[in-house]
Amino acid sequence: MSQEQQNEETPAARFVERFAAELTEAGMQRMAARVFAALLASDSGALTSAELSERLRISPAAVSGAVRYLTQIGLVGREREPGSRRDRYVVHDEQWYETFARRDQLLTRWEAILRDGAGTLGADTAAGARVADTADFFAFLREGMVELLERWRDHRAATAPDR
Amino acid sequence: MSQEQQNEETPAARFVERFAAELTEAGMQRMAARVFAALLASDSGALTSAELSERLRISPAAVSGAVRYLTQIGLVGREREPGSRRDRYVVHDEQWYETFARRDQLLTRWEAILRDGAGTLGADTAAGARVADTADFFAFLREGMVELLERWRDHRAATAPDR
DNA sequence: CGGTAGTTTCACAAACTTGTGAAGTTAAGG
DNA sequence: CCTTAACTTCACAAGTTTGTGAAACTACCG
Repeated sequence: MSQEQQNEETPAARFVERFAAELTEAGMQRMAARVFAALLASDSGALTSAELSERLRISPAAVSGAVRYLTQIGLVGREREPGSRRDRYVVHDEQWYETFARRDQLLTRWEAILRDGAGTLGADTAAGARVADTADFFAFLREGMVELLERWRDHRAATAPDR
Repeated sequence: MSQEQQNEETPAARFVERFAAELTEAGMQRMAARVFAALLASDSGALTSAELSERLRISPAAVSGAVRYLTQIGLVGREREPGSRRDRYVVHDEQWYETFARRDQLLTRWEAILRDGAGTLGADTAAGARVADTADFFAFLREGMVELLERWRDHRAATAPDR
């Protein structure tokens, strides 16, 4: 039963497509999203290029591009099985949590732009005040996110110490 | 030369473009982002279609499309000044906080898809467990976000009771 | 070493997106 | 009611993105 063939629409394949569609809508490149979802839904959490190509019905070129992106952002690792010429792509589901939640870089940038804008608009103007408020909000949000992530790490460590 | 009405980049205009570019990169339609940023940086927090068209150098059609989107997601309101034929578009900066932070709908949807996927993959499989874990993470994140927003509202209420 | 399985790069065509001008619609003001 | 200012809709051209086939590259294996 370790035969994971999905020529027809298996439930697993449907899940992969559904979740990938969400990721895509949220801004991830389409092929990257599909590859990521496929890895997430695979039993070993790792697949070769050929397997991905077959399951997702895409060219090796598309797999290559998707994997390049995913490894760059740290969601996926590349491994080579000794004695084989094939790479295996492995989902890093721990870092995935971090990567996704760690949008603080984005928030930080926004905050900086807004602070700067508030300055040039003038603290005494309504526009300046409005923009400064918005900056405050993002600062608050960023701090909260960082704290939240920390809580997740603790929670996770308590629940499953060695994953 | 003389035709060019303030083609100069005023600091305000620069802020508008910078912030709009960020919003765009984060996934908002370009024109919507520019319109929103322009409203945010305007003194009254409201502009007419003509003003937007002129400041952003875009066609009325583009303004129309952007505003339709922004009103749909609740970031902007439409008002008609009595005795005028012009609409005024008003930034809802309070709701904007909410709208932006309230990604819980997104998170909820993801969570649902992941739970469902975990079910079909089977709780006894490695893939099922991995996907269930991911669902847990999003559940945690969503709860945290909701709480965080609540804290912001309290904080805001304490700081500026009457906005 | 040479053959070859596997991966990457590249140019390009197809598909999608975006902003526009112009025609169409609505309603205020005479 | 008719005129006209203001907004919206629509078809389309320009621009961008995406995935592919094919060629180029890499490094295992005999």
